[in-house]
Amino acid sequence: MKLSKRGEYGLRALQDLAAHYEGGPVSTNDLAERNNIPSRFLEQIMLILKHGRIVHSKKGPHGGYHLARSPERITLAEVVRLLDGPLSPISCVSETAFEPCGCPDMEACGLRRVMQAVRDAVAAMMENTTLADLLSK
Amino acid sequence: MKLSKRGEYGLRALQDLAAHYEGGPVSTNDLAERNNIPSRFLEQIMLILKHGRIVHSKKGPHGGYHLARSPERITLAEVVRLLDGPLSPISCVSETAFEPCGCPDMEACGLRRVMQAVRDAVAAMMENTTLADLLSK
DNA sequence: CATAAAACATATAATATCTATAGGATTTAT
DNA sequence: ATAAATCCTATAGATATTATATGTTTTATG
Repeated sequence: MKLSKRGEYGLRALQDLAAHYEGGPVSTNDLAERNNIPSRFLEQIMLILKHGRIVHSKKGPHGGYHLARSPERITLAEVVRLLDGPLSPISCVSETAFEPCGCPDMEACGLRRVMQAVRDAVAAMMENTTLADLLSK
Repeated sequence: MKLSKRGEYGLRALQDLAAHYEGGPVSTNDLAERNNIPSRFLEQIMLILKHGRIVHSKKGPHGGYHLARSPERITLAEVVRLLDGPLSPISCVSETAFEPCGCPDMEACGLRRVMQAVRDAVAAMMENTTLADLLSK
C-alpha cells in the first residue's frame, strides 16, 4: 500500500514546480537540494515526467523544468499512475490494469467488493486533488 | 499502492476460513486448492498468521487452521499490517511506522496533508471491515 | 567562439523484496 | 507404524527499487 521513493520524490518535485509555476524553469539541482532528493535519481524521474507530458523542459544555462499545464490541471492520480502504476490494491479491481485474481467466483468475492471500495476511495481522492491543492493552506 | 501476493493470498485464505468458521480446522492444502494459491507459499503465510495470533492450528491428520477469534473480531487492517506492513502511502503520515520524509517543512507540506487524508480513509475502511463482512452479500 | 550549465539517454551497480520451492523436523489421528 | 498435517529454516529465482556513473546534446552567455 506504499508509494515508492520514485513516486514520493516525483510528487515533491512537482509540488515545488507548482509553487514556482510563475517564473522561469527550475533546474533538477535546485529541486533536489530544496527537497532533499538525490539529484541524479531525480534527473531520471524528471525524464519520466517529461515523457509523460507532465512537465516541459528547457536545456542549457538557466534551463530546467516547468509544468506542462497549470497546477490545477495536473492530478495526483495522473502522476502516481505514471510513476508507480495502478492505484488498485489488487489487480482484479483495477480500471487501468485489470487482471483476474484466481478466486473461485469473482462476482461473489467479498474481498473484491471491499478492495473495489478502497480503490474507488483512493482513486477519487487522487483524481480530485491537483498540484494546486497542495499549495493552498 | 498495491498489496503483495502474500497479503492477497493471506486475505483470501482467511476469507475461506471465515466461511468455514463453524466446523473443524481446514488444511493448507484445501485452502490452497480452493483458492488457487501455491500451497508451499501459503504454508509460510499461515505461519505468519499463526504467530500474529490471527489463526490457531492443529497438527496431524484432520488438522489445519481455524480463526483464533470470531470473524467479526478480525479486521482487514490487522491482517494487512501483519502481512504487508503499514497502510500509509508515505512514512511521514504513518501511525505505526512514522518517519520524517525530508521535505523542508513537514507541517506546511501539502502533499503530506493529502497523503494523511488518503491514509485515514484507507485505514478507516480496513479497520471497519471484518472477515465477517466479506461473507455477507 | 569557447565555456559551462543544464537536459537527455543508457548502462549498471547495489540492495531489497517478492514469490516460490526445498528439505527436513515435529506432532498426532488412525 | 503410517501418513497427514503443521512447523521451521534456508535458499533460489525473479523482479523492482534506488541510486550512481558515463557520456551526449543543447544552449545561454562572456
